[in-house]
Amino acid sequence: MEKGSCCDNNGLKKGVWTKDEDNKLRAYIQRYGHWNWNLLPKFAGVSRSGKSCRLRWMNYLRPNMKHGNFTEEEDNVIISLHNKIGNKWSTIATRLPGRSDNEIKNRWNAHLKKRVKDNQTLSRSEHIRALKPDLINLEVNLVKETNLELQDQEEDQIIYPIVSFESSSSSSRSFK
DNA sequence: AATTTCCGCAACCGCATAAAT
DNA sequence: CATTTATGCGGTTGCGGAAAT
Repeated sequence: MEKGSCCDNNGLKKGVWTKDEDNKLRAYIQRYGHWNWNLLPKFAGVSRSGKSCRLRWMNYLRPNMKHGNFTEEEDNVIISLHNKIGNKWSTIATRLPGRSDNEIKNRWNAHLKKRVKDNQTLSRSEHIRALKPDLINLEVNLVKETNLELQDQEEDQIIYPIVSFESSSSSSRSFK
């Protein structure tokens, strides 16, 4: 049998999706759409729960999905938004075309959380100095935009995120 | 070269909310 | 309105490959 294959107590397959399952699911949804996730696997010829199918589609099979290789800009968007709204992964995902909430959550937990934590002793001005100049405008605009959309805050209450760059000098972060 | 530990990622689970009956 | 069923979300797990020992 294939590695990682396993069934739940209803005999439905669990674990990693095979190429064949992907093809069946993709082919079905591209032709008929997803009108009912519970019934869909039967019609698509996939022995999975509807929930599993939905997840697979949303995270991986949907058109135009990117995978891996987050750009500095994407990381900054995640950090900025997370700083502002917390673990609202699906909301954050709406700002990153081609990225699923799941992937963003993974990115945060595996990489960005630690990076931000390591820099939490930086003051706001130190944070601003730590930003690469060409990214400051992008960053500030994004944060302003987000603050406006989400809850109409006064500009001086905007919380600026803390972002580090591997290539930047450490001189600005040696004391607090 | 063999074994263990680490880590990224895909997928699962439980719960909350929405929609249907 | 109450109950059931479907969907969406976020926390968490565990597999498998990479790195370390």
